[in-house]
Amino acid sequence: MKLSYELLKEEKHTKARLGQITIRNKTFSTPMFMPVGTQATVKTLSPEEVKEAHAGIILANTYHLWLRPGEDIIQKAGGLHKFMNYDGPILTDSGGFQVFSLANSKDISEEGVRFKNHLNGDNLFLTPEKSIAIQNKLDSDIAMSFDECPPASASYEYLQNSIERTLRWAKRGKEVHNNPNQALFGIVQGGPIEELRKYSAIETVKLDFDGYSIGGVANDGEDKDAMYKAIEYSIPYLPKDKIRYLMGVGEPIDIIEGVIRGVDIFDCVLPTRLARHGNALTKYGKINLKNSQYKEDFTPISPECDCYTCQNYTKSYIKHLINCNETFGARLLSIHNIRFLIRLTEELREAIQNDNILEYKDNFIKNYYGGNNE
RNA sequence: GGAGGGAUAGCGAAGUGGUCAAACGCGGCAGACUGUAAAUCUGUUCCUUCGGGUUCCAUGGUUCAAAUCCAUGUCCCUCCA
Repeated sequence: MKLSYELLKEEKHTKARLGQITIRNKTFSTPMFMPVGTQATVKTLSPEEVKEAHAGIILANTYHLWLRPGEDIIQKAGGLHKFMNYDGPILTDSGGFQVFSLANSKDISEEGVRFKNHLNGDNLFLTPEKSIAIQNKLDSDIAMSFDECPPASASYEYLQNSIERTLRWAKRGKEVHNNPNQALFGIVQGGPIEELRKYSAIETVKLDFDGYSIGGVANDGEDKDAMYKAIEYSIPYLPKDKIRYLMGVGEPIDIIEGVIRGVDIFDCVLPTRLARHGNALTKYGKINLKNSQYKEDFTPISPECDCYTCQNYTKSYIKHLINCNETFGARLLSIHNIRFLIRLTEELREAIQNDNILEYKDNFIKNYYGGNNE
């Protein structure tokens, strides 16, 4: 069995659920936050540090690895796990998001997407078949269908055509998928529109994937309410015995809201990017270590945090490293921020177990936003 | 002793009569970041009661107008003795 999802418990008052995923004999609990390692590395962390954060699974990117070093090299190395010396579960994104983020030079057709690569401007053509073939060679544990991720501002007509095409792409990808050890997920799109999300979910499920994700969320200034709605409109049509993955979401409050609506896993660049920019996530909100107030603060970021950073280093020291542009500062903050989000999912699991996730959320908001819910 | 060159905001450095409270870089102070073209990007950085006020080594002068021209002084640098 390449992947199984076991639903262990549903929270009494919400759609939140506790589960366990087994992929190639590795098991982890859900809800879970998945650190992003686009180029076969979670930026600044070693695989050991990723494991120490209790990450159940990480994400890597098909598009980036296709360009560099190329899927053939990774295949020769013995697959992505061996290549990067990480034996935990790895999910690869399909490159669909890059089609969106490289939007200024893209040309989307039925066949696929033509665009210029971001390294040297070469013309590239990515198709569902190509994306799946690359992922087959990378030998990640979970491959993602090649989808289009339309902007939040897309019109109804555009979204309608887009989800139809994404469905056809999903089908084409599934037909050529040929790595028996690798799971394949489908992606629900449809913007913030109920009937489109419903349609996309139902039709994607008909194709019978190993898991389902909700995409096209948290894009360019989309408000949180639209995002929560998109989740609510999609989830009811996804099977209970399959994993649900909300793509690209990682603000603490959004993870909580996602879990409450029935999401199992999340990925986001936020913890590592914030870290490189000097920010730390804490129970009492995000703090910017660059701020002068931390100059002589010889306490850890969070006394209650069990991460390596909080166990050994002070805000004053980390501020110094960030100010001097030392990579160790980015690394210490990345270790902390990733652990913070994974710890958040651990606490959510406990809250599901105790059937008090709504109280947990209220309490979290009170601490994180100082009593004002934004 | 002789001959040149230079002194501009926290620092470096443009500007050589008006459009200059003065480019740009660094440093400082803040902000943004959600399937990573992101160790990136944005704002701000003389004082202000936001009307304005006071600046470009100092003093005096020329001019309607001076960081910019002239005189003197102070300090710094280079070269020749």
